[in-house]
Amino acid sequence: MEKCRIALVDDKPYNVQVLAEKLGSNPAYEIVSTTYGGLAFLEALKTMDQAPDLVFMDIDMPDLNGIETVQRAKSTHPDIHFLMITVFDDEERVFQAIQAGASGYLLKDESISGLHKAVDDVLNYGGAPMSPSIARKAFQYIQRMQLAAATASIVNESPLSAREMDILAGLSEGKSYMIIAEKLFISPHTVRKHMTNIYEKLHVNSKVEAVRMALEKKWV
Amino acid sequence: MEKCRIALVDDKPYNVQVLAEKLGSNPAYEIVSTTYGGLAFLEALKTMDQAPDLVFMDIDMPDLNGIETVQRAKSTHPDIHFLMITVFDDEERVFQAIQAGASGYLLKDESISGLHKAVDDVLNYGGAPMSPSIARKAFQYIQRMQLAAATASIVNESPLSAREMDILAGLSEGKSYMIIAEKLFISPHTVRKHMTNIYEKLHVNSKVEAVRMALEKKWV
DNA sequence: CGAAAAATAATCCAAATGCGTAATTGTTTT
DNA sequence: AAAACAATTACGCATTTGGATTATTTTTCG
Repeated sequence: MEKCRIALVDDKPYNVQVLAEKLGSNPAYEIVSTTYGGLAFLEALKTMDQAPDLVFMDIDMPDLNGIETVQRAKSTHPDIHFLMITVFDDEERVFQAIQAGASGYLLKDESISGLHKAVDDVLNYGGAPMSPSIARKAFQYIQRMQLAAATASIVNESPLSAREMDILAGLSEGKSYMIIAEKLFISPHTVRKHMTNIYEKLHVNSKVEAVRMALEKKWV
Repeated sequence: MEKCRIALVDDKPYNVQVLAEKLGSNPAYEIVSTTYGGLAFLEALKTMDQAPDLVFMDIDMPDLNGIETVQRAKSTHPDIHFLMITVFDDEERVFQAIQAGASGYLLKDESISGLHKAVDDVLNYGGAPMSPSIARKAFQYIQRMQLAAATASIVNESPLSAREMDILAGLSEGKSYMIIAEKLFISPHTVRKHMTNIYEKLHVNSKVEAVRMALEKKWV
């Protein structure tokens, strides 16, 4: 099998060296590029005749941080896999990196076998290797998201009657009283009275406010 | 150090046995309970004098599936860690399990060392072990979520002028033309003219529709 | 500078809306 | 069964809004 072409990006030469040594133990890897900053990597990428399969990308770099670097590189080379390397498991940046298109997120103290497994994971199993604390954050993030999606719709019950909800539903679609009346087979006068009651119950006094509340509380 | 108390739940005795053998090789683990169904596990949990630290929980079980079992068990024993075990990496259930409170999600063919690492991950590193394909899904899910949150605000720039946005902002607070005119120190006639232009640009023809669009596209 | 775009202002008319009042029906409480 | 209450229905009146049109002033930009 073809050797796995790997690039290393870190502003500190020492880190690059450490990483290179950790990876060097595996003959299946070939380190095809080492650059010392985001911009330098993007430049190197242009002149390379064959792009790397996988890039270890430091996040904290002075010229162009790893997340933006990945973002830009992904736009021209969507097939390259990026494994982010960082000392901080700072929540915000973890998710920024994921959004930028990172394939995995590892902490700097990852073991040799951990690194090898990560590479294998990405290239051969389509996985998304994460250090434990990162995986934890991902889980929590997903829990939060699902909770947030569920909360809004369950908690806010409307104080309106079923008939009033019919009217409000029509309203929020931009229908006029006349149209709503026709749909519901009642007089437009009745629709207007319902509106009055709706205003009273919702403590508002215009269509716009009523519809706005309905939308915000996801009644429609 | 105390031995790690592990429980196994799977409706198929064979699977329990396989798992027990895989885990048995590590003297740090003590299998304190094996049950063959969700209900059986919940029952066993009640009578246990000391709850397990970690439970390997099968998802597909006839009486009570693993996800619901975790949900119930978590409500009374929030400190127990659950590692879901399944043959399918079915997207929906992965996220249901996370929501239910699972600490990790592994596929049934996980290796011995993978299992040991997962246990270690959960108990000692606060991690969330996932099989590669699961981690991948988690990453993708997060990307989708963030995309959904970002899309509306970035992509949909309003076609309205700054002044028109002023008007629309007033509108969406439920103000009348007269009030908006006063706030902006212009004639109500002007406000109405702006409204006409806004309707034209947004392809709507009522306050409600305009405000609804503004809210949905997060212009206000 | 000069043309184009945006903001301002006004008028008339028809339609839609908000507000007060009130009758009818159905349900719950006493 | 009577009383109390909420929900639904309905009408009239004054105000607000939407549509069409015209025109002046400011801003923006080539």
